[in-house]
Amino acid sequence: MALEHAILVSLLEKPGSGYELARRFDRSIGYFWTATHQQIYRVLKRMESEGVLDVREVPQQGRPDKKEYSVAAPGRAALSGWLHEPIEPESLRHDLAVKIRGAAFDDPAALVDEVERHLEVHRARLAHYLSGELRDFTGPDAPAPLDAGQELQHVVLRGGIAYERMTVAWLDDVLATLHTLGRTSPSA
Amino acid sequence: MALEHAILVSLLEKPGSGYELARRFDRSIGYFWTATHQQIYRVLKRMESEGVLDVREVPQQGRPDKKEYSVAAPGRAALSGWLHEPIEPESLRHDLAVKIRGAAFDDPAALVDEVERHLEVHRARLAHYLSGELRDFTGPDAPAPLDAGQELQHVVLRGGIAYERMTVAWLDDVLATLHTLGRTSPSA
DNA sequence: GCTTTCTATGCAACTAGTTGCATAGACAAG
DNA sequence: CTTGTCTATGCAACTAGTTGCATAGAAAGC
Repeated sequence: MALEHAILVSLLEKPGSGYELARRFDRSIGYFWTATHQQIYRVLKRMESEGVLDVREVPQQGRPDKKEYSVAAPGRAALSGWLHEPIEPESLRHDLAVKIRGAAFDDPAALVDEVERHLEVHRARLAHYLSGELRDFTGPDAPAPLDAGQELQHVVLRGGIAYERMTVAWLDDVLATLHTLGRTSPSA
Repeated sequence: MALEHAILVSLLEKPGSGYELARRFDRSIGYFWTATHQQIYRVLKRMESEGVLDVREVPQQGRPDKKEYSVAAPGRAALSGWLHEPIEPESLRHDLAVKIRGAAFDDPAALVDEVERHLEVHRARLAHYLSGELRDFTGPDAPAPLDAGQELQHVVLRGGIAYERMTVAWLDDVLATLHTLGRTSPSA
């Protein structure tokens, strides 16, 4: 299960509670692996019972206490094992592409709003990634020589940026195609 | 469930058996939605019992008989309904990116083989998509004026091509980064 | 005749992920 | 002093997807 490994990586980068992990999965590591808080809590509990994580009750002032998880030695070993074993190149699950092909059997023009909405989301994500890159890696406030971990985080972020740029360009292409179809064959 | 909708689209494009669908999910529609034959058979059975699909026993010579599924009127309506309701922009599930970030806590150089393997797979997919594009849409044997359905299939394929090109370029970037790290910090 | 390959369909058990709901401490606004 | 928001954790029920196995017809190769 890749969620386990994503949690191990995130906790190695910085120990934290289920709640904090859930928020990291809304940004940072969540850009390429999503999870809800319920899933995270359930998996944390299992990982702790398996001995790959340590827990520590942390009293807080001004907010409820939390359980801070960190990676135990067997967890590090498990991650290392996973890193050395080959994985399948990922395959896409892209609903919008299914919709676009499905539009041939309905009204293609009805998809315009939907595509425009997705376009806005991807433009926003791109802007968000670019500002993060400037802040953490390429801007004047970024650490001068990046260490290995930062270089790796940066190359992953560059992947996210490339993905969003590509998606924005493609959705523009989709919109142009829909408009052309609307002009030549006004299927009612 | 998007698998249902992918099946509806595929069966509208051309009726077929579970086995045939499973093979389409290895190419064509499978480029942006994956499914195993078990999942397909199970969902087909449910969709038929719900009345969204029709079945027809088709005797064949030279091979076992098959059940050919096609979309019934309620299935068309269900697809149309789905096309008109907004969906969430997809989020990625990218194991390799998790691995790359995890490499900071292990030996980054150990990932080189893995990344090269993925690179080969994506180069091959790109070549495959490009030859498909030439055959079906842009080559001399392609239908001269494309109809709406073909234009939509083509724009989806262009998305696949853009995705694979982007991925190949990014994996090159990852490799270069791993090599730089190997030179500057030979972590044992 | 035996094995392999391709077509064709399916069950059972499991793992992963989603949705809806519930609880509770602490603070801020009205 | 109630309502809303943010932090924090969790259960129960469900849906989706994977893995392993099983069966069987028909052709091809040996």
